[in-house]
Amino acid sequence: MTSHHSATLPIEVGLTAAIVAVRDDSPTILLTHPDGGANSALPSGPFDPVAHRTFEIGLRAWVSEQTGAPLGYVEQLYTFGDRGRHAQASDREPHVVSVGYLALTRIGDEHGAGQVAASADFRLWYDFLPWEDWRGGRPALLDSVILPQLETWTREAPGWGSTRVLSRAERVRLLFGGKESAFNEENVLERYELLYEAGLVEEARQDGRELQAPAVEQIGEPMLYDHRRILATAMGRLRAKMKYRPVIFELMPETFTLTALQRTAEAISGRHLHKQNFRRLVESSAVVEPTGEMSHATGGRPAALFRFRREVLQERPAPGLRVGLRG
Amino acid sequence: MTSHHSATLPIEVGLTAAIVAVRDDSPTILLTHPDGGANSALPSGPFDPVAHRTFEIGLRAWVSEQTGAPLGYVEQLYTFGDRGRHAQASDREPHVVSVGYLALTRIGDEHGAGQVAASADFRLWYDFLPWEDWRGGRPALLDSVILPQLETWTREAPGWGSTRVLSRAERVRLLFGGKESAFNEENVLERYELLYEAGLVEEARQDGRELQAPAVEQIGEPMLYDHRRILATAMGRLRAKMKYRPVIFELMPETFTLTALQRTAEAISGRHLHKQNFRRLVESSAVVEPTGEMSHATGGRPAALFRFRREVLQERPAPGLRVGLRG
DNA sequence: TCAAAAGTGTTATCCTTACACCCATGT
DNA sequence: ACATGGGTGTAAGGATAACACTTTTGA
Repeated sequence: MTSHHSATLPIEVGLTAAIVAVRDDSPTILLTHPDGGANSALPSGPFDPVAHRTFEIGLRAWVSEQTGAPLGYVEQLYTFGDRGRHAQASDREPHVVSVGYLALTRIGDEHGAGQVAASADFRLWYDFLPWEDWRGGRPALLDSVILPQLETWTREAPGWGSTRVLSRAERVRLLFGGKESAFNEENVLERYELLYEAGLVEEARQDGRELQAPAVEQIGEPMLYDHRRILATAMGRLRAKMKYRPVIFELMPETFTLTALQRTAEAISGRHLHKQNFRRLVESSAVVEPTGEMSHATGGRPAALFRFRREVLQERPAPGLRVGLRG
Repeated sequence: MTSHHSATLPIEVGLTAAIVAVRDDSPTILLTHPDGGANSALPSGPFDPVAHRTFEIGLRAWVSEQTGAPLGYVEQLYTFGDRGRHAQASDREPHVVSVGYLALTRIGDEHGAGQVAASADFRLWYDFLPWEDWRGGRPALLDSVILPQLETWTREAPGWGSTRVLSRAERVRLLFGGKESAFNEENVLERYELLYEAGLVEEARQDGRELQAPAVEQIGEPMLYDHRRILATAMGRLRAKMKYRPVIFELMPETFTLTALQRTAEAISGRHLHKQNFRRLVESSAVVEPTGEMSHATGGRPAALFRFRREVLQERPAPGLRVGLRG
């Protein structure tokens, strides 16, 4: 059937990439500034089926050309097609469908990353989703700003607590954590979408949604179009994936100390991890091997350097960093 | 950036649904026959952004209109856009991008399912991916047909065993299981794609790929376009998802026995599950509650009837059937 | 000598897996 | 009575989480 359709409105497929790297133990994301100003967007380009056989080929070519960043791991996230979530100028413009991708790279590695084009830069991803950074404990703005405002929002429609549909209050508690329920760091997208629904992020205003009255301070730095939603999707996927696939090593240099690996895992997961258990877990899982070299750049006792054991790809079906609740 | 593109070839977005139901303890999928003959395809329709605000709304409307099947759970799977995987008649036709969806429904429930249109029918999904059914132990055609042919294929390019890229033999072993390595039931798509690469499925021929010489028997019933690939994606996703989300109850009637629930879990996962552990796992996880009624239709001792406890959605973050290796 | 970070050992607890067994009903 | 499927108890093993402690360097 699929080949007999005739579209009634031109449709454009945009490939959008959340390109993640780690710098100084913090996760960053590659951004462009399409209007030349302060507004941020993800690198994004059109899919041209004539020039490129697959989405991924198109994406790699496009990103490489525009930002100079060499992509390692690339994974499709989700395809967003909602009308009204892309801030179109008019209804006569083509409808844009965004295929979101997660990509991993290294800043300043020998292959030429770090020399990204002048119009692109790496920014801390927690600038855009600050409530996701629990490395230093529960973020203060949760209790000072987010939960009070969500509280107001839940009171607007309190009675929905049927068993089929979750009430607003139940969604808030399940996603942002409360006394009994924990904060699950993988539900990044769900939290962002809830804040969008509640009118607490700038993008909701741009899409023509009513903001919560009184017009309170917006939470986290906004992005153009629906790109912050794609970033949230990428963050959630990466947090889940690193537990069962060794993707984190795409973000590490060739050799690294176990502490550096732990800092990267913490940067991505947004959680503090337990040092001793993390080390034992990593060493016992055979995903790394010592190089024999030592790093003296640590400030204290020199640390042994390790490298990723690529052979685990052949040995084990799901070799990730199985960081549990306490890592 | 995304809104400034100009496409060079018309692009069409097709919404394609793998609609799953369970009949007589076996998983089935809803199929259409676009050419009126024996060839099968998944229900599929164009996305029209004017008529439908979101993909999901468009998909529900379209499937409901064409097949009469009421969809319960709906989830986006993946977006396929490869040139050359959709059997287009010519290069002048619009390029088709398929957004694949997984949907769950019930056959013959009181809401009108089962009365699907005459042009649509439910077929066993293992007819199309027979190597995925391990309920009765290791499928015979693995050793009689698939592995011998893959063996030939691996010998065509044996030397690739670097640490960066897996060799053909390593991929076969990791995906289809061998002496040391187990068969992971979630990697449905990866197995199908490997068989496609090896030229062992009919779709590879239709897409113009060279089939393995001598032209050996094809494995599993083919589908039109790339729809068997979407089915494989759906099967893998459902097998993974049912372990941490209570999606399986979308396939069950309102009340059911624990054995019926186990048969359904086995139907989806394609594995035999351990009875005692399955029961304890289910009962202790509080996802079901006894109705107090008994079923006398079992042949032996009457079985207690249970229902899904929808409250778990409010209580626990990840309430699935945590079936491990032995369930 | 002291701060700072690396690195090791041990134990309690929970979850998974496996095995053995009893119960209630229809024929 | 016996076949058939329903239902329960318990113990071994492994993984996780939490604890306390020692070692090695640079300043």
